[in-house]
Amino acid sequence: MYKLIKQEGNARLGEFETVHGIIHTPVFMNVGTSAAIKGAVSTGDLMNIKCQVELSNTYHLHIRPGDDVIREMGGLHEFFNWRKPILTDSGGFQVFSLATLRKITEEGVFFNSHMDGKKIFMGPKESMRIQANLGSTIAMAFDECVENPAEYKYAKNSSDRTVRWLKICKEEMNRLKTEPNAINPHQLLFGINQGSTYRDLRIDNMKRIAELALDGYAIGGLAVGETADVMYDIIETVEPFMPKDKPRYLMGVGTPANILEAVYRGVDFFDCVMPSRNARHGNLFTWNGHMNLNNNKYERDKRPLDPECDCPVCRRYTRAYIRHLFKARELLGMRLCVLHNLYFYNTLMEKIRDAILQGKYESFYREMTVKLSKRVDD
RNA sequence: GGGGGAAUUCCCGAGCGGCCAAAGGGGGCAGACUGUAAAUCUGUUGUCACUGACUUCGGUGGUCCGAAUCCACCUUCCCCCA
Repeated sequence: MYKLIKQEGNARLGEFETVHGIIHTPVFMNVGTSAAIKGAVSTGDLMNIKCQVELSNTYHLHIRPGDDVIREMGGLHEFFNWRKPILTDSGGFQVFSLATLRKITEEGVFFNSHMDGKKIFMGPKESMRIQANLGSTIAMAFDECVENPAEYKYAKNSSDRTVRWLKICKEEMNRLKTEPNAINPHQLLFGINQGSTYRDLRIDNMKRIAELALDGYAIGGLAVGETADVMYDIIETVEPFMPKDKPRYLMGVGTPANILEAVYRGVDFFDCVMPSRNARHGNLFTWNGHMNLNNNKYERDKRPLDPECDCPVCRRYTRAYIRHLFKARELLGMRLCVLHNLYFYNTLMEKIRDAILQGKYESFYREMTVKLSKRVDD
């Protein structure tokens, strides 16, 4: 399934074959939690901005419209009109982000729906059942994402429980996808490494989940309160214990620099709300650094968002115009910026792949990390 | 012509004797955002030598220890009656 094409240091260029097509890695997955990229971006748009994989969320789709509805509509690909790979997150992150509305037990988590407060139970079995109904290309294991900093004892208990849950996830997914009426009989399952910022917990956890021979492995529970240096350290700590023949996914990360650093340390898959959310707030990524389009200095700026970008937005519109759209609260402003930022991220990944292919990743990443971390200097 | 009401910091608007440089919106300016409860949230928005001082609430002149708040006149606007 995962084919390593070229490696430079720990940076890997690869291809991951799925029933919905080949994913060229390193890849950035474009986040559309509720089966929609926020900012009025259609799946047709995604085709024009180099999106390879779309990511949706189990918890959100379970609550609305209901995974039974999506199953009846033929699965998420049909429902959403996206034939390429989709990864569904398990709802585990919501255990963390909706912390004030939940209670964790050995069997799973009781949530209060953020929609109407209704009590919902989700555990590994429930998450797998929902994801099987969605029929995503890749399902994620149901885990608990612990906020950093965390007490050692809590992190250990949580990590151990996540391993127990993972075994249930695997059994349940194997059962569900081989049922005769399965939406996606080839559905893949990725396990998730946890253990907070404790190296021994991370390694122990990784060794145990690696034995389960899953289709891919994610590092979860990072970029949730710790510094970037700690995050890089954890990746370096865990990487040697991750199977070489399986894709590695760093969940929820991150900034362009975070991605460059993580690829350098052997990560293949990424996702983050940052490009879309920041775009909706007028913050743009460019090849000359990031910028806040709302700033007064762009009021009469005739340049495109990024003069070095050839996305559909930068080919047609000026900064002054799109800034005006933001000030006038016109939805088009958000839409254009989301398209640009996702195009930027998808192009960044393309450049990363190209650099590894040419054996120039080391210098590429060092230069880009510095360049993309600063603010645009006009 | 007669009677009544109103003028507040960029805008709307609260305040009706000291706790007022003046609530709350809006707008402006800036910041944040990392498996999306986020078209959201936060800060700031008279001046300066900024834990203090100075100037400001249509204008002028008063009352008072003290006035955006009370009084007189003036200016402008709104409403009602003729």
